[in-house]
Amino acid sequence: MSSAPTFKRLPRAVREQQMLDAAVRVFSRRGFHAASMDEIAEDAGISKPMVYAYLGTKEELFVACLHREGTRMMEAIAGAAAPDLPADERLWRGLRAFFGFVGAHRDGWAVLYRQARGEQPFAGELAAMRARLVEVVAGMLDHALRAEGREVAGTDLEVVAYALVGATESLADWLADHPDADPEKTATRMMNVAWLGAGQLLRGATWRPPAS
Amino acid sequence: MSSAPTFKRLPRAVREQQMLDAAVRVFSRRGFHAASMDEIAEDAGISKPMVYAYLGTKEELFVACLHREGTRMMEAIAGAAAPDLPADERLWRGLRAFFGFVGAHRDGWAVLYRQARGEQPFAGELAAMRARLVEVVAGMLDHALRAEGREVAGTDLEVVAYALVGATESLADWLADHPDADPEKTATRMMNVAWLGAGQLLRGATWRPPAS
DNA sequence: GAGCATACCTACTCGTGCGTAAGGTTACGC
DNA sequence: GCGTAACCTTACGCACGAGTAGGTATGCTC
Repeated sequence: MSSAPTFKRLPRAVREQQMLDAAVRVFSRRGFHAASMDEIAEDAGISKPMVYAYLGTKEELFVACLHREGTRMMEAIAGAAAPDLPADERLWRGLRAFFGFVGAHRDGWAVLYRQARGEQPFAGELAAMRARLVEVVAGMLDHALRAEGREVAGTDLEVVAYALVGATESLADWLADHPDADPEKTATRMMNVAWLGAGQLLRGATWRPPAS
Repeated sequence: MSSAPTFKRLPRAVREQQMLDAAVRVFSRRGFHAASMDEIAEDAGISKPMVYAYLGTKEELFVACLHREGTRMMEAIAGAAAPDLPADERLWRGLRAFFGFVGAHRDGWAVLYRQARGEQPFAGELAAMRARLVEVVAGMLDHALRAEGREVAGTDLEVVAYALVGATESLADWLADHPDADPEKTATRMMNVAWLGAGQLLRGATWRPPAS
């Protein structure tokens, strides 16, 4: 009757999630390369070969992390921003969901994201995710423009959307580095920058470089 | 009179620059970890111990790259945005200088920057550089606000500046990935997003979250 | 309660790449 | 023309960490 358990045998699905949790923690703490499979295994309370048996090589493990966290985030956003709302309402809800997510997964997601940018093997995966975000935002802007009977070149919209997504990611980094900051307040600030800027553009205002 | 030279002996200062050039190329092509000191040495047309003799370990070498490129960029920006101009003019010139720099050093700077974000040892170095940029932008906004007799909490300004810097970095990434894009045009687009947004804020406009 | 599949372990191999020791070679002062 | 100092090389030691071989225990099925 050993009361020193916690070493229970667990079904695969459960252990896989524990491993992914540990991997996210360690990857975010150390970075992809500095993280060792041994440390991840230890953090998960398991031995290394189990990780290989279930999740495959280190790269595959990282991709699995990226995938899980990315999917969760996308679902959080998509679930919040219903497509039949007006543009500003959609933007606001999307931002709030996004910063809420980052606030709740601070060390987890934010650093994972920071990691993936640098390492070539994952840049593609990450770029695809971001491209979907940019597309959503660009679509939102386009929709709002058409509603006013105006039209803008695709590239321009894409670039504006890119800038907005970039600013948002940047504030997410800021939020991840300031544990005391409030996600909701951060979202409001972002909305001020993004919408008042984009709002002016939508009303047809244009800033041009001065002569010379 | 061997005419097969290029293997001249060169003074230290010159070789150091060649090594840094090579290091920037290789680091940007491969990423920090995947880059090997051997490849850097080969790319510089020199052998490995020379690199160690002049620039030290791999980390020190990377820091040296970061430092040189960072300084060049800061100088390019600071030289363009004279502090006695009106805020919009300063912002515009700063942006133009920035995108011009990135356009001219595409694979060099942009990827170096992307690299430094992920690797813990350099995150600090990078954060300091960015902090200086944010400070400059925040100071610019503050100056413009005071000129209109208005006042805003420091944190708010900092966050807005952070968002603007983030959006700009994001477009710099976009520019680095689109070799055909025009830096000047990209700067104009950024100015539209940044200034029309920030401009509204300066005039006292504020967006608030709807009830519920 | 025999058999089988699945969870799990300890203890190794082996490649890769950082960093260095010890020794050539070219320029330059005297 | 000869030392000396800086430039530059080839060739190695060594640690670290990814991935694996082979074996043990536990629970489930009939």
